[in-house]
Amino acid sequence: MKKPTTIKDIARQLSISPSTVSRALKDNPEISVDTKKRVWQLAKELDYEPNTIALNLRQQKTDTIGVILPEIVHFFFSTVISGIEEVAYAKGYNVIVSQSNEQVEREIADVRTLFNHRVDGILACISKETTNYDHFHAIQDKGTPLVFFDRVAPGVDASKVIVDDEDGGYKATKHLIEKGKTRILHLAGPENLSISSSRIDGFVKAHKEAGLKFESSQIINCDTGKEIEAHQIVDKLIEDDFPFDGIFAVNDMAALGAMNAVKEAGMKIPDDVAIVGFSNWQICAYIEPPMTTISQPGYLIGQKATELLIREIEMKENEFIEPTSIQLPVELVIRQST
Amino acid sequence: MKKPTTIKDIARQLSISPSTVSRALKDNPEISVDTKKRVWQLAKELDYEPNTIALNLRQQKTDTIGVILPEIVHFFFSTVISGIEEVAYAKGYNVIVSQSNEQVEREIADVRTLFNHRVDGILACISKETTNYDHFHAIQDKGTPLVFFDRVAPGVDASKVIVDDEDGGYKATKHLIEKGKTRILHLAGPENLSISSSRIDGFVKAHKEAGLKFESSQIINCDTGKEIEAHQIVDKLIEDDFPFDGIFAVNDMAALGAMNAVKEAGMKIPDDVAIVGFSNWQICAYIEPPMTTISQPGYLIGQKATELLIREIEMKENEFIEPTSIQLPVELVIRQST
DNA sequence: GTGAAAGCGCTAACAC
DNA sequence: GTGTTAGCGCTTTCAC
Repeated sequence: MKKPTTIKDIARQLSISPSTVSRALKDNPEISVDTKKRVWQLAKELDYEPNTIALNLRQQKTDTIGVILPEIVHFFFSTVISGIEEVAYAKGYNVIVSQSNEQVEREIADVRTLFNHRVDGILACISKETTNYDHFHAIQDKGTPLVFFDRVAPGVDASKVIVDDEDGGYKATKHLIEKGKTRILHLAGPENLSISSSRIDGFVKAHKEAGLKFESSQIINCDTGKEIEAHQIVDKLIEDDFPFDGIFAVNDMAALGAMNAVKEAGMKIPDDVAIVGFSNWQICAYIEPPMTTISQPGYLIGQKATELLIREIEMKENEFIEPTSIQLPVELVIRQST
Repeated sequence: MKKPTTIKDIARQLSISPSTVSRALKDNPEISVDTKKRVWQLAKELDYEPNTIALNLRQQKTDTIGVILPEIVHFFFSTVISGIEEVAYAKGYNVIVSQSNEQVEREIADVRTLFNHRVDGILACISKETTNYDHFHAIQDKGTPLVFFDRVAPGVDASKVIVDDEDGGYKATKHLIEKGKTRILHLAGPENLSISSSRIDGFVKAHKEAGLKFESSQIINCDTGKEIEAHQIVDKLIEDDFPFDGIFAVNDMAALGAMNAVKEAGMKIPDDVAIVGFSNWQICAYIEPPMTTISQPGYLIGQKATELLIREIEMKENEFIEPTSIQLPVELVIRQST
């Protein structure tokens, strides 16, 4: 188990001082060309690589951005990560991603770990369990820039990048109404997330605008947003003869679960029941029938959020930037499920 | 922009030495209960958090594992990551994931960055472009433990965790033959990956065993393994009247592309053409028809690889462990596409 | 053009 | 039971 080469090693072998080596390695013009050459040569021979840890400690800067999100497996979040990485790398930052697995406990631990690693800033998308935001206030108090994306923490004074969830809910519902549907179900997301309530708001708005009445029982909580839960919910409704001819689900997996339940009950899609999802996962295009959904610009969300964060990280001491909110548009992607 | 509290700050305010504070914080029995209490109290007030960077430098250990893999978006890799994180966190390690995006350049840069951050060990799954393995030899030479998973670098003397790809190819092909198929195509993966050739080996073995002849033109390279490429390949074959009644694809997305091409040509699945994928992505169960595939234990791969790596990280100086290879079994998951 | 010294935050061997 | 000192690897004044 070899010890990695250090600047001292090079200095010793060349009988010069560590500071000279340090300067030579960064091509400092004050150092003689001859010395530089000798240093470079030996550095190469010994396969010297700078110790980032030491650098970080010295500079009080890690050039690293921490990301906290619910789950990597989701297509949407994977896309966001790619957007984050693109901008981060281009500006010389590394990215550390940690998943909360939708658990507050984990989220709190993650925030702490990232802070302890002294990341230069944090990008966060809260878990569905999160209702207390002290851990976010805490890192802000300690001076770590923070930007939320997609699911934001209400009451925390930070920049955010979100999509127009209300408009998404509105477009989805309006589309179903235009297709002649009059009893539309909404499989709603976790209650404490603002994205859930915004989507409900859109659902309501489209009904009002069309002068279409609906009962509160048409909005059903589908907490996990997973295929299986939606599947069971819709199974139960069908069994109970609860009438409906359209479904707008809070995400694509829930829509898929609903679709499977509907198919198994022998109903036709979209004639008997039309279905709209939310997110535009890869999978939507490939299922049968292909699913109409609301597409969210994940990559762009990641890019924008990272740009905001880096701006805050690199802002001068004492300078003050008012938190910015960016709201990105969503689009209705029409396929055969409607 | 506040400066985070340090041990020195606490020491100064309490008029004691930093070492006493350090000891008190870790509940060292030599420190008086009274001092400890005062330290804890003040630490809490000032919201002290240890500086991991300083610790890492001091201990020459980061308790961090670096992971390099082609792309996070893939369901299979997301699963592997979860397995890695589970074991890592349980043993007190953090995880840093970096994606090569299937580019060698990026992979080389990633290895370097991870080394510079002095991760305690690296878990790697090579990109499909990788044919030279110097960057892996390099970090091994510098004493960083390395374990490969899924796609391994031939000629690098490291532990590895792989699945029985040949058996997967064999089972998939045998299943198609048992279904009465006699002209089976294989959409093969990137040539330089051993997983590709092992799957081909299985394909060949099943044919030999069944006494079924095949032409080399039945094995077609599908380099990206993406839906679109497979789709186009199969479109072309159909257009050229190339005869086939079964397809075994190197992964599920390629199988899906093939499936779509077949469906669009008006052929029936599985009667006219039966299809088998590889990986058992989430999506397989939800497409129409649901797809038969080979399931790989992604979570387990992640766990095993991490266990091997941590064992190497924690091995005593001068102790020597012979690299271990673990091969995990795969399973045929039968659905309606065959 | 180069070196010496200090310090980033923390800990551990060695005092007493 | 607590303090002093040194050092992890690096950079950056300040000397000369």
